[in-house]
Amino acid sequence: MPELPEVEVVRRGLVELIVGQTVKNIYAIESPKSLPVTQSDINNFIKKAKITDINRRGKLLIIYLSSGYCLIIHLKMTGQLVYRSSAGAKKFGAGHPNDSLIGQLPDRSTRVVLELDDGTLYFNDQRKFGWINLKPKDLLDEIKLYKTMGPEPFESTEHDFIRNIKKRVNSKIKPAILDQAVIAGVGNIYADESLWMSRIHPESKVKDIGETRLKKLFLSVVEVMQLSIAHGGSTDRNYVNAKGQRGSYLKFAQVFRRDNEPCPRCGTIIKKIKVAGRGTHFCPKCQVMDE
DNA sequence: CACTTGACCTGTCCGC
DNA sequence: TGCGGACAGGTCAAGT
Repeated sequence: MPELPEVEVVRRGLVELIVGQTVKNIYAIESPKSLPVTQSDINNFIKKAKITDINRRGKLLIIYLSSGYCLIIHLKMTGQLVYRSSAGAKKFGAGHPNDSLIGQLPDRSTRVVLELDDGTLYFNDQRKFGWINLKPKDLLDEIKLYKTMGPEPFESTEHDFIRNIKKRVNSKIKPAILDQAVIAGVGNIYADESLWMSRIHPESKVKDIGETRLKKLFLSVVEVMQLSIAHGGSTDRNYVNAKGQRGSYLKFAQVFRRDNEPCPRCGTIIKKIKVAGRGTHFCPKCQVMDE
């Protein structure tokens, strides 16, 4: 469920909280797949390394270490990265207590613990789909997803988007924009929201959508993601930022999880269907199949 | 090759 | 109340 905006909000929090700190240790708790890294690599390239920077690529988070290696993190659906300073809340602030979804840490969903100078970063992941991997920074391409990742929405143009999506002419539009090779970082929430904004039916075939509307779709992806980042991302059930706080974007969502409510644009009741195996919310009146 | 479907997981919710 | 099954969705492997 964490998509580009949620990962970006986590990244910004972590930059504030952990860049400059030195790693004391990292270990998995009863979930080796969450940290597919050998003990000797941990000893040689993670322990005693300093955290120099944190980047994001699509939904991937990249923590750079002074050893020349980096930690690559994918939160998948239920991953959380929550920092607790050893000095307690007074040092960094715990945020508004009502915003916090997190209690004592580690909890039963904690899969990996990263011990730092001044605190601890907990990787919680209820469903164990996420992971933390280690790669030399020059070999990020060994992560398949990284290698095939399409352009960043905020650093590309509608021309890049249209060129990429036209490689999938026979696909429906919804699975096409969920394809990370077409554009990086779109997941189910922002797919539904941007298709609503650009008035495209999620089952439209890519080949039936004109360039004007594809351009509008790209601009809608950018717009909904920027709005979401401004509201701290979307908390559907699990998502929290690096301080354990929820995001509030779903209050502003127009269709996602609003089936049986009226469309904010035309009043027609929003439907929920399955497209390419994903729950899909749309307005059956103002989202059309073609131009 | 293009595209679709199932597996990976666990917690929650629904109906009986 | 307890229990089975459906559902949630990001990505990869396998299937059409």
